[in-house]
Amino acid sequence: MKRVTVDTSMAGVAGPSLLAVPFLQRAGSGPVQLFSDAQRQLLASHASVRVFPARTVIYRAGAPAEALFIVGSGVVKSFRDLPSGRRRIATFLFPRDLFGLAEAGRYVNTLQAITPVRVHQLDIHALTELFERDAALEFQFLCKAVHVLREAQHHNIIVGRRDAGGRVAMLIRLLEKQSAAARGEPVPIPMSRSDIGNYLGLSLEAVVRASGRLERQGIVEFVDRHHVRIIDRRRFDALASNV
Amino acid sequence: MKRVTVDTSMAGVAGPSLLAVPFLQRAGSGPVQLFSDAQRQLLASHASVRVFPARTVIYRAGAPAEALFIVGSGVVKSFRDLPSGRRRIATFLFPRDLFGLAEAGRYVNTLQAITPVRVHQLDIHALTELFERDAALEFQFLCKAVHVLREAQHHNIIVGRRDAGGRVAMLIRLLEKQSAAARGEPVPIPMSRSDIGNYLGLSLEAVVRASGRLERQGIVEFVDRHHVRIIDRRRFDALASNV
DNA sequence: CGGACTATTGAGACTCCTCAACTAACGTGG
DNA sequence: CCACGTTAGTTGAGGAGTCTCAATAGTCCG
Repeated sequence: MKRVTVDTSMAGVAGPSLLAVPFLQRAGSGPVQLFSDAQRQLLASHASVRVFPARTVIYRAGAPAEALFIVGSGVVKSFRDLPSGRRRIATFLFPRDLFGLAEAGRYVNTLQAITPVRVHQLDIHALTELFERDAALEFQFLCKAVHVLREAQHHNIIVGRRDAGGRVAMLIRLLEKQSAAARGEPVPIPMSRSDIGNYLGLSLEAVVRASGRLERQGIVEFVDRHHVRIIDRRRFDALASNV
Repeated sequence: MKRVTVDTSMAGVAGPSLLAVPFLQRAGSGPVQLFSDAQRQLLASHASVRVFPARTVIYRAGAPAEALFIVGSGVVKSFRDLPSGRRRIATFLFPRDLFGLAEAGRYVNTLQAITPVRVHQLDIHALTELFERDAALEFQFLCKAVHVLREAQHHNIIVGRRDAGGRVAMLIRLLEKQSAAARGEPVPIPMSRSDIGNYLGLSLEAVVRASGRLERQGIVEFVDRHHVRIIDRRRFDALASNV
């Protein structure tokens, strides 16, 4: 049996699910489920579920934007290939993440499945019509867009670091949050070293060397290439926070 | 008389104004004014105009978020001070830009005026109430949020470059777009070298050296510290595009 | 005319990138 | 089931670029 991405609370839930930190709410600083059950059902009736094998390109940069997508399960990468031949991964998308926000009717980034993926596809015109009738639903998408913006700014800060080790640590921490793995359990790393490099603004080799350094220092342990365990939590946090 | 920021089409216009590339529209790829006259008037009746001298802190990171702001005139910087003592400027804000999008009821970045600034202040609760009644208005804010996200991703790409010269060129290009200066005219640089460094992920010295290099190569000419003229457009564009 | 801040220039250390060779893992087809 | 080819990952050596520290010049304000 192939890898199955952990899906904490979508099991049995009908319809798409969005995760974000709303900008109003004050209590509880963590991300929450944005949609009400009624909203999920409403969206579900306008959405189609699609499944992609690993490595499938879901859409390419520049293609006409006809749909928004919400990740149900699996991991997706969003990237652009630059004229220099370099590739910049803008973000990794996990369950309850949104992608497909376009500019002037065209997609900006190319989206590709890293693992087998299940997504909810929402027709963009149907959705905007829904917005006109349901301002509360629209507000959830606004919250999500703002949340995504925060993550992009955080990504900026990560890439701004000069030390490779710290950047790798920040990625591992990000993966840990997503995996919802218990402390001490290995954190899954779904993407390749090359993807990590393209996300962190490092060469593939720099990622490997920084990873090896973290391991030799006793901060983490790579169970295999796709699983890392955090050994020394204090030094790990110090490293990841020491921006 | 003090510097007066150029304000292309806000003169005589009542109410706040937002600029973005909507994600639906296909024709005309440039940014457009989002609000209708009616929407501007509606917002104006709920907004208060505030004026800040240069260097004023408009709000600090972590403060309770009570309002959204739209820049009327002047330039603002949005930044965070990191534990290491470094400062990362997330973005510069120009007329028709939006700021104050919070997370869990608190501002994320510190906002500070670079030049004298005039802003429209919108009470966050009043605005969300407006959204409930006016989905079209809310949609404009959604468009703007998505547009800001694109800019953050573009910023990511800039910072990801390895060569200082290219990064500086990209900043100058960004300033040129904002200034709406005629080709061949000097482009105003409202912020300090230090701000530029914090935005580009370079040390102050690296900014100076890269600038000097661009000048010695005959690509640009610094009229004074706050004005640069693009001499060799072709090489300039090649540099700025060669990500 | 000070005084404080901003900008510029120089020298050395450090880190990552590039190139290159090599090993490991994976998947396919015989 | 194994051999092979392809992709992903690892390690080493050398070079390019920025960072830091330090000292100096320039600019803006009161």
